Amino acid sequence: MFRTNTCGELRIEDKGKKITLSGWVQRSRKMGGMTFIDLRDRYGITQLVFNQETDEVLCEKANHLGREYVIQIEGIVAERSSKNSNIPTGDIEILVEKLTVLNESKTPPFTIEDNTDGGDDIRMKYRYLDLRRNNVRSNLMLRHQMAFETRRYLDSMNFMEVETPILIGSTPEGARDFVVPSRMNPGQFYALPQSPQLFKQLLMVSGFDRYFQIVKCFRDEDLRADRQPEFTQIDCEMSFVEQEDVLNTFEGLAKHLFKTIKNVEITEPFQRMTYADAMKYYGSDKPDTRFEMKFVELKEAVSGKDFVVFDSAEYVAGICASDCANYTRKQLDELTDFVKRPQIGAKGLVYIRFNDDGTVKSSVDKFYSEDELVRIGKLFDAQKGDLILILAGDEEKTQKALCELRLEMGTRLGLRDKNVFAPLWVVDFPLFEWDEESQRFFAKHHPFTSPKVEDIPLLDTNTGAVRANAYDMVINGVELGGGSIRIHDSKLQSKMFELLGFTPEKAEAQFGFLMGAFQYGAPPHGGLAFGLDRFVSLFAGLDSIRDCIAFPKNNSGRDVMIDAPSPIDNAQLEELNIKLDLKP
RNA sequence: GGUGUGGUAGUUCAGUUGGUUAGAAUACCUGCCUGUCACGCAGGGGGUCGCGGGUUCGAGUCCCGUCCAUACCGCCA
Repeated sequence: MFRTNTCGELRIEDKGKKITLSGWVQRSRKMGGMTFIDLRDRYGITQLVFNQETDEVLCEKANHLGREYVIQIEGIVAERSSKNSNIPTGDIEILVEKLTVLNESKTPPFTIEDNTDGGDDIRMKYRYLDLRRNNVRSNLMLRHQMAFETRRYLDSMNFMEVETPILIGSTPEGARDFVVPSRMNPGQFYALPQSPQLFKQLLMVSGFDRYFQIVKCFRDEDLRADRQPEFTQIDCEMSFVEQEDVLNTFEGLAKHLFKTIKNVEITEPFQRMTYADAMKYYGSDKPDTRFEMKFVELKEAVSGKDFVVFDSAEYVAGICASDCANYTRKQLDELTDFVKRPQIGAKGLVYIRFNDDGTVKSSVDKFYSEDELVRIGKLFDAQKGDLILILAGDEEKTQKALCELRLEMGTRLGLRDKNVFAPLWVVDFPLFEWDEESQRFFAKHHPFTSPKVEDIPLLDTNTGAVRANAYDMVINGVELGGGSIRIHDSKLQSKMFELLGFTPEKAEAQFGFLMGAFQYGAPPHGGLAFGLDRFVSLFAGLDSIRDCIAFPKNNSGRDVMIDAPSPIDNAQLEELNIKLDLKP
């Protein structure tokens, strides 16, 4: 028997017991006549003691154990003379009687500790060692618990998990597909699913009624801290539901996870916000609502004073940062540089200070009298001590820039506490998005999203204004998931394809099976998908989803541990009927 | 595809105006140490300064190119 107990479970009550433990050598402390070794496994750390007076040979053997050696020991649980209150097993130690080295270890390239000395690069290359560290392992444990509680909740709500294929066909809409060559069908390719969208809708046609799947999805697009080429969705679909039913069901799931995982009881319904309001007040379709600092549009209020920047701008808006009137020149310059960075792209930043002594000072005093500035301040309900920051320019860009500035100010003011959760439904997304480059409409969500019934008359007359039965769940500015009520009428679906520029033939070729299925009694249905990786990293307070994925890809989509992707040999290529013609 | 930041010891980093033998911490090795738990003390080994080219009497430092990493923009229905 390798062990009678784990390294995390022995307590003072076990005093006197003869036990066997197996684990890794975390660290050894040689005191001369005696040696302490911290033995580690997944469950914790237990201190081993070797005493020269008791057994000189054994103590000498212990002195030669290196970090990360795998050992097995037999010994007696004893009370410590000096206890360590920092660890659960800190009241006891093991008086070792027998030591077996199960496996030696090379010195690891970085320390296996909570605050490791290793950088991201080296940790990813030796991910199997990185996963030995507490914080990485606890992220994966959290992930397991969230997936488990998700299954428990959805099962209790009569959802059933159905697996859908990974090798499917490519579709041109949406993200770039990963493709897989078919050996048996020369010149043809499978695609990996960006989501099981079509299959889950077909399952509704099949009468499964409530489906879910915790499933890998694939998108061949550039990576970010919150984007991996393969990621996991909690994918769900329901029949005979309206938008309200879907929102309630999955608000319930979110609340269940908050309660069981974070021990946070949310009794209030989640806030609802239309897409239009989200853009107007926060400049984003995923606003961080942990703090207010809403946009105030100023175009009318500031026009006609010969300030050409504002007069010529399509859009002028600002935010009010409480108690920031004392910002120094340097701090304001920092903010100006922040908004002028190419990624943000604002031309400049206008400020108005409402000083504690009642005076008002701005960077545009030349154009606006104190009275006028006070009037602008009233629009923000600005108080003494507040600082108003204003951006102007093209509407879309400026909203985005002001959104970034708002988040930056929120961060500076400590308003984005990771232990505070502000859940929100963003609803009434537009159905279409105009693409300048190709001069056509694209589906904002996907082509199976239903328009709001009252907006159907607008489909032909004012296509861009049609709102969809589509919704996103947003928490703390993170888009955790989204979905829609689907079209279940094949005529309306044909209409959608037409508006999206599909010829009937092309629509038939791409989605004929779905259109066909819809002619055999498709129930009204809708659903939603959560990003599990983002959900876990939100709960864990992580900055990157990589930290809650066991084996993530790096920024270039590489797995640096197994060194993938990699070339394949000619025999493989030949079998696949593929000739490479790489561009230089 | 683009912008920014970074690449120096196993690891994390410092390295001034271009100037002697490139440093620190930690890890590793050796010795001492009987209550440590980030043990302590003493000593030691360890470097293609990412790579290539250029400027210069002289380059870790300046210039050009390139590769890698990373954050973001584009992209991600």
